[in-house]
Amino acid sequence: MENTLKKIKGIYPLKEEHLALLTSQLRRKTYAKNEVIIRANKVEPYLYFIEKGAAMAFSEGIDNKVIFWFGFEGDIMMSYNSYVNQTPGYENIELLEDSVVYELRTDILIDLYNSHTALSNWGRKLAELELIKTEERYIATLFKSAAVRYQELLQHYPSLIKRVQLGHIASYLGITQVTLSRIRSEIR
Amino acid sequence: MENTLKKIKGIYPLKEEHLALLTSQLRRKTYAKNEVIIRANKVEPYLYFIEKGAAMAFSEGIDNKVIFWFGFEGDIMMSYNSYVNQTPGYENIELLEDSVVYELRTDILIDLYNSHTALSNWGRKLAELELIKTEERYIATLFKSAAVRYQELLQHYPSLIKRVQLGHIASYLGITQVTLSRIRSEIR
DNA sequence: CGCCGAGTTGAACTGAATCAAGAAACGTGG
DNA sequence: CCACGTTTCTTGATTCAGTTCAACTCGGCG
Repeated sequence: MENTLKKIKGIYPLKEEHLALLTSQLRRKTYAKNEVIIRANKVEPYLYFIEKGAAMAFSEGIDNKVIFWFGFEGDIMMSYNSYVNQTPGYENIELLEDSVVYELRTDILIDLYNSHTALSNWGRKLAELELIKTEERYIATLFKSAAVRYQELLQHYPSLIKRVQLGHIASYLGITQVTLSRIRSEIR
Repeated sequence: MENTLKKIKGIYPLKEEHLALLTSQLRRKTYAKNEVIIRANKVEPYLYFIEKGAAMAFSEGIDNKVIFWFGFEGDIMMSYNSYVNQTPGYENIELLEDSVVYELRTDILIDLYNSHTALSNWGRKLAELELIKTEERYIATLFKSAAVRYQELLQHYPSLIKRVQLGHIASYLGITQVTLSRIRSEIR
């Protein structure tokens, strides 16, 4: 569970003792490409660490579907809405490749938070780091062009074009596949 | 400190003892309209509860400026970037009215987190709630029209048009003041 | 009373969406 | 491993929503 461990340790330093409490609750699972791991409008009892694979989160409106997150090795798949409020979330998370994940029950995690300050601080740091990432993504959409964000996305995930199809990336950038294709031809 | 207390208690239930630890660290301050409370590119040693007043957060690019948050009574002004990583943030927060705030040193807050599980969980919940709000705002920009988001914003803050000028709201919605003016005339 | 910032309205322009057709890549079964 | 069908990507022509530029109105304030 190399990638998952690295992720957990990177969030907030934990003693072996506390780390063991957390990792002993993880269950290894494998899922196939295109499986929907987390569903909108449903309270989600698990969160998942991606050990190997790729995923996307999306929301569906009446006539459209918008992808707003991609995840790879070491990232966490979860519906924050569901996890924080125990209310149905608005996001679906679907696998883009056959994947290996470690699942964790959210109720167990919350028990751990309530009984160990170290783990509670780990959970705080997790939420804070995700908050910053979300805020940065949000601000980037507000004042960088799709072309710039595309190039930054590639820098951040060099394997992206190989692993995620263009239409998904376009949706993430808030433009059509046609426009992204034109952006790419201009870069060349 | 009615609004501030309500906010603190609403995040996560705290015993009197822990609540007192937190509130004893608050300092009441008054600031005038147009003052910039939090500056970009600077590590920010305080966070602020808005007891009375209004504020906006914005980022500046080379040729543009984008407002991405409004805050009123009971909201918290802080640079999460600065608070979480102790690195310079990218956001400015400016007051839109003469305001009364309670300020809190972030280093004191972090000490409290490390010494009391209850407060650490309060901090976790704060980050989680802010995360959900940011994510919702982000997703709303991705798949609701500016017109719809304008109307939802008014529902959420009925006093908005009285307290915030149109150009600021337009910037928040990611459109020009001219376009927002036309949206308004169509609603009538 | 006149100035100034904020908001509205009109006309021209522009960049991205849509519509549409063709090329390339992908995988599935024989 | 090849052949065919389907999906993904590219490219061109047209349309349309929102920006820009500009003129005008309204309300407060020296």
